[in-house]
Amino acid sequence: MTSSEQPRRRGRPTAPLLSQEKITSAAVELIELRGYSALTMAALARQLGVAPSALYNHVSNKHQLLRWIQDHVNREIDCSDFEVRPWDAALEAWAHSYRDAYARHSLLVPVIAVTPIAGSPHTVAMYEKVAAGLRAGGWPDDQVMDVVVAVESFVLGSALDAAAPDDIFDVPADQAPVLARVVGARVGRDAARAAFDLGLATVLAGLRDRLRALTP
Amino acid sequence: MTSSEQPRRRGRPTAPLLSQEKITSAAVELIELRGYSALTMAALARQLGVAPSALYNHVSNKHQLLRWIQDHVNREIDCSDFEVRPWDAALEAWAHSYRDAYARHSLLVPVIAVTPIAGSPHTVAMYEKVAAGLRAGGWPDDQVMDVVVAVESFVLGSALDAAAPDDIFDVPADQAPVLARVVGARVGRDAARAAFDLGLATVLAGLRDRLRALTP
DNA sequence: CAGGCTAAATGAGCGACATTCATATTGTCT
DNA sequence: AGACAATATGAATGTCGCTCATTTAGCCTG
Repeated sequence: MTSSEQPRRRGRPTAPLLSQEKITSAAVELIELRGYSALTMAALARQLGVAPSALYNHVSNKHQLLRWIQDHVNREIDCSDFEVRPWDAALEAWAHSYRDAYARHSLLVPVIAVTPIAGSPHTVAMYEKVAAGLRAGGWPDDQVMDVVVAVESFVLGSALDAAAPDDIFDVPADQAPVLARVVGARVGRDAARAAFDLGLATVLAGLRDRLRALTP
Repeated sequence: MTSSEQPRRRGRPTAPLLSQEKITSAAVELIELRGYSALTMAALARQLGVAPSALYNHVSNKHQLLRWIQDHVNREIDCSDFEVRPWDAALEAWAHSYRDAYARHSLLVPVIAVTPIAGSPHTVAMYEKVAAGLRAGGWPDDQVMDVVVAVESFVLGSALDAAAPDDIFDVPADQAPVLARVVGARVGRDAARAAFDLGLATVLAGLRDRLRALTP
C-alpha cells in the first residue's frame, strides 16, 4: 500500500507550510495521540507533511520546541480565580489545574523547572496573575515568589508522582514490614491524588497561618 | 600522546573486571566529575577500562544503570533521626538531606518518581525507616504514605528548582509589572533555598496541625 | 522590468548513542 | 577430559537530532 507520494516540490512554496503555531499544535497532537516517545523531529515533520530539515527553518532545536509546547500547556492552566476570589482559594484552584495539566505532560516537568520564562508569553501572563493575586491578598513583596515557587515545587513533584505506576511502593513484607503495612493500608484509593490533596490542604493551612502571623 | 594501548585480551578474565558495585561507583564518579551529559555507556566503559559491550553482561540497559545510581544516591540520605527524635524534627532533617542529594542529581528526579522501589535495597530501607518513624509519631496507617509522598513531592520539585538558573523569572517590567516587582524584591538571597525553607516550614506546621486534630 | 536578496523548502548525510551479535577465552563442574 | 557458563572483545546496526548545499519563488530596488 505504499501510496503514490509524488515527490514534493522543492524551493519556497507560495504560502509557508510551517509556523510556530502549526508546529506546536502538531507536536501536541502527536503527543496526545502516541505519547512523548513518539515525538521525534522526523515524526513531527511527517505529521506536517514536510521534510524533517524544514522544521529547522522555524525552530532552532528540539529543546526550543519543548519550550513552545510548555507555553502551550501553560495556556490551559486556569488562574482566573486570582482576580475574583481570595488568594488561598485561588491558589488552591491554580494548583489543581497546574497539576492536572502536567500530570499529562510529566516529561515536560524537568524542562519547565529549569527554563527561563521570558520567551514564553502565556507563562509570563500566568505568573503575573498569580503574583498579583498574592500581593492583593496581603503577602509582602519579598515573600511572594517564595510562596509561588514553594507551591509550584510541590505541584510539579506531584505531577511526576501522578505518572508513577500504582505499585511503585510494593515490597515484600519480610523485607520492610512497616512499609508493607502502611502501603497496604491505602489500597483502593487513587494514591497519587490522595497524597496531593493531603499535601495541598496542608500547605494552604500552613500558608494561612503564616500570613496571619505576619499581619496581626 | 596516543599512549601505547596494547589490544586487550579477549575472553573471560581470571577475575571479573566488572560488577554492579564497580559499575555504579564508576558512573557516580563520572557524573561528579563531568556531569550527567558525560554519562554515556562508552565513556563509562572507558572509565572502567573495558569495551562498551562488556557492560551489557552486567546491566541490562542504561535505564537500569540509572536505577542503580539512584539507589546509590539514596544511601547518602540521612534518615537516622527517625529512630531518635520526634517525627516532625526527623522529617525536616530527612527532607533537607533528600533535597540536597537530588539537587546534585536532578536528572535522576524523573527516574525516581516513576521507578518501583522493590529492586533497590537502600531505597526500601529508607522508606521503611521513614514509615516507622511516622507511625511511631502517631500517624494512622492509612495516612502515612500520603504524608511521605506529599513531602517527597515537595522535595523532588524543590530539587528540580534548585537546578534552575538564578534569572529564571527575570522579565521586562513593562510586560509583567507585578511579577517584575516581586522578583526584584528577593534578589541577593539564594532564592531556591529560601523557597524550600519557607515551603518546608509551612508543610511541617500544617502537618503538626493535622496530626493534632486527629489525636485530641 | 531586470537583477538580486531572502525565506523556506528538499534530500543527502554526519556524528553520537544505545544496543546486539558472533566469537573468543577461561574457570568450574561432572 | 569434556561440557557449559560467565565474561570479555569488536564489529555492526538502528535511531535520532541536526547540518549543509541546493533549489525555488516572492519581494524589493534601481
